[in-house]
Amino acid sequence: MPTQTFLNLPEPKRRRFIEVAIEEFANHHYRSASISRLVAKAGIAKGSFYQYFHNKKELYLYLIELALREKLDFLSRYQQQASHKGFFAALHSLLQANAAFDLALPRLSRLISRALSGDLPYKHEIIRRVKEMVLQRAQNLVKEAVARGDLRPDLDQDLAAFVITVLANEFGGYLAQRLQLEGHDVPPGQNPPELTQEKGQRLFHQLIDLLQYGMGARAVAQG
Amino acid sequence: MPTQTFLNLPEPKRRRFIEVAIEEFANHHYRSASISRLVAKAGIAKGSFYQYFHNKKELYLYLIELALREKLDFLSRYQQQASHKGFFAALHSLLQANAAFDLALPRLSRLISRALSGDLPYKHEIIRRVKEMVLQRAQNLVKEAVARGDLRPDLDQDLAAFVITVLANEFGGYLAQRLQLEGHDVPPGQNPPELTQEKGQRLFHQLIDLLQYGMGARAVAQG
DNA sequence: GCAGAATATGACTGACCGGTCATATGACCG
DNA sequence: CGGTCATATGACCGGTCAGTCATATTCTGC
Repeated sequence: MPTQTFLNLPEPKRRRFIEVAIEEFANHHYRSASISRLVAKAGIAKGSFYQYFHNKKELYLYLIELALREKLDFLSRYQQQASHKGFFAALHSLLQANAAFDLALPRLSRLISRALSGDLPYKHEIIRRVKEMVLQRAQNLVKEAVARGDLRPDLDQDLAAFVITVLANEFGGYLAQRLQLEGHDVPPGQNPPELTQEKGQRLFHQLIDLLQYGMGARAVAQG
Repeated sequence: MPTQTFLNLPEPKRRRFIEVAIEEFANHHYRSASISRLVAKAGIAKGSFYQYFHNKKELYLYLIELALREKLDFLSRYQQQASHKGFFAALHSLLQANAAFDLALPRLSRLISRALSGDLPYKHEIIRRVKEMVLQRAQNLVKEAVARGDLRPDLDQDLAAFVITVLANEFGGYLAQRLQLEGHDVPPGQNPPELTQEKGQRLFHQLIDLLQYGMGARAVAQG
């Protein structure tokens, strides 16, 4: 979608531009994100920007697509180990992966979540895809688990997938707030150290436990 | 916070203005909501608006406060019957009340949820209040329930309150989407409200059941 | 060194924004 | 009637925006 000129750019310059652009659209909604401010921060002329992208919308959709790809990659790296250890292990991995993404790449995470609640005048397929990225995973997970007998047979599968999706999307923010973390980007390849902390892990297990056995008083007697 | 002039306005005119204003801020984020567009829609002169409110921010905070009061009223009406029937009945009532508000007053709901994910340059106490309105209820509910023995004593109460809050905030949207989708399967002509109500009720009970007993396979044997 | 293509530049345009203000309208009162 | 005060009005201001374009610079192959 960007022009050939943009793709021809020396990589450091291109990288720098993308970084600044992500920051701009992570910190502002589409309408109030400013190309003028962006090019000033990136240190290029306004005219140059319009040699890279035809307009603001094109840049935005490009960034969304980029963030989406990044998130899928990130989640896939987590997904490897799971799935054959049973539903709740896989669920643990799913929740952890999503939270880790939010903590490790908060700008991309914010960019995506802005897109979901978006004002933007054009609703693109990409947005729908983003919206359902986690939902799809959750639905598949639930479906397999019911077939395997890990879950109650009387469970409303769609409802269960909804619950998981919502928690997956929100748990990262909750964790950050509760552990009082600051939103700085983590170099790729490293996990955010906080997730390996005992407190974070305990919360993950608590959440999984809650989902598996419920919060009712009777449940603990059998767990 | 509005001027005396605004309060002196004949009620139909004031009501109409408020309605248009709510619509404007429900459909746009703070920055891209436009006073010019607002006054055009409301059929008043720009100068008149600035006789009613000192500036955009004041109108916005006034609308938030109004929406918040409306929501509290709405939730209170639901709260009456609950609380002495045990935790899960109260939880049912809480979830239902929140969902009902979203469905009954979607513009106010959107206004509030925009405020939560807000870009707005000034973070006011009101915003924090909104943010924690449901959370407070959930926390109190959990605290009482643990003391009463309705909930597992080993439960992380803060985590449980988080789960409830998130579900309360999101379930309305899910319900609307799901009931509407299933409604389309019904042949045109009649859309029996009893059926959708029944379906909605079933989903509420399913959700409560899930929270009480969990989604694990073992849970059903004892439930 | 040179032509021609690719790229960089920032002043400029037209539109819209929040907010102001001089002026107009109308209501109430003597 | 006239005077005073609350209210209504929209042209206007300075600022920012997305997007354009004529011009300047840099790169490429010969």
